[in-house]
Amino acid sequence: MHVMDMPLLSLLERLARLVHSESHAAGLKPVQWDILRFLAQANRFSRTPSGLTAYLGQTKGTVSQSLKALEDKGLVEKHPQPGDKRGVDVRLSTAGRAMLTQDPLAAFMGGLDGFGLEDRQTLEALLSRYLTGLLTARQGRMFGECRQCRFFQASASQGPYFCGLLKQALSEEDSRDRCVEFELIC
Amino acid sequence: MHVMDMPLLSLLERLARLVHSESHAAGLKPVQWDILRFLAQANRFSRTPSGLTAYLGQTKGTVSQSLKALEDKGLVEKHPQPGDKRGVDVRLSTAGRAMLTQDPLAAFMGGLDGFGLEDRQTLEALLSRYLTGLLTARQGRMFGECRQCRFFQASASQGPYFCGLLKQALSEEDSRDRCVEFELIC
DNA sequence: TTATATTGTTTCGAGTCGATACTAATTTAT
DNA sequence: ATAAATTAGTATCGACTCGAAACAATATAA
Repeated sequence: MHVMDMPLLSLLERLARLVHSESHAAGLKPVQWDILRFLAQANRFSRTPSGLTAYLGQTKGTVSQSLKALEDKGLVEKHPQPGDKRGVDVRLSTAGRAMLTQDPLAAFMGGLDGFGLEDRQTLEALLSRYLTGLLTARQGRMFGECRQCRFFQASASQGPYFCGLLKQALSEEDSRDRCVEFELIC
Repeated sequence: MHVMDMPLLSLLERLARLVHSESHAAGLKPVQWDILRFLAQANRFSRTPSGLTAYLGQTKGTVSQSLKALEDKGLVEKHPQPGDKRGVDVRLSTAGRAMLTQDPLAAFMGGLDGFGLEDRQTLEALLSRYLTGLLTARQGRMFGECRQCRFFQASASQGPYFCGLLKQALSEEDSRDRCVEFELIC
């Protein structure tokens, strides 16, 4: 049976292509937008070349190239990591943060025009469940919010929260960012 | 407000990236798979470089390049068009048709594993409505099935069906393919 | 019949992307 | 403590993407 005879796949293909083709705004490429968005949301354990590699599903070399392009444009800054001399802490520059206000993906809210609140929530919930199923099936990482992770703990002693996996204290801000190590509570 | 704070957009971005990164199978690129799928479904008025241009949302030059790459791989054949000496009729070769049995997009059915029939249909319906809203909002073409188009007519005189826009007789097969000229009945 | 529009190709330059090979820092095993 | 394995990241290569711009040929309209 042909892929395009399955309505869901047909929709998915079309949607993915639409996202891709609309993501050429402001002189940036689709991946570059993806990277900018990721960096705006990732916590300090995740905003590294390897975090991006896992998120984008690409090879290290490819990510390294894309980061160089963004660095040349002044949208991204590389800082040394406190603990590990190999690691690089990739951060959005002020210009990078400003660029995100022109994110072409924002236009995709327009598709919800005829939707009531309920339909909207249903679509989000189902899509979220679908994506979760997809990622667990192929062992992809979820990059969920730190505070919803199975390693997330309230800590009395060191800072407000604590990561049981990385053994690190977490600030209020940390807890709202997304993390490479995120695992579903189950 | 940041795009990634809107759950739907966040899901969409992730899904689109996932589709993109999984679409590197069998030595083909994502666009090349898109083109193969399109050609397998498009009717004779639509399987041209310009049809693809409209479908992919790219420029003519880009499409021309991609087609050349697919032609070199022997997956696609170019034929002259009967009526118009400028036009090119792009068709899947036998090898191209065979390639589609390895479509990496098929793996995306796996995300529906925990879904009941009802959830599945709801997701498809909402996604379809969303996509329609999106395309009409930005005047994108829908590439719907010929027989569901506002120009589609049953014809007593010439062949089983008739296209009121192109003034052409349509076979049973034609009527099930997708068309560039598709417009919603409304 | 002369504009004008449409269909498609070519060339250019920046960037994507996987593969491969490489360096340096860190961890693990001994 | 040190050798081996692992991990983080970079550099280079070749095929391809992609928009922009310039171009040719055919078709349509004034």
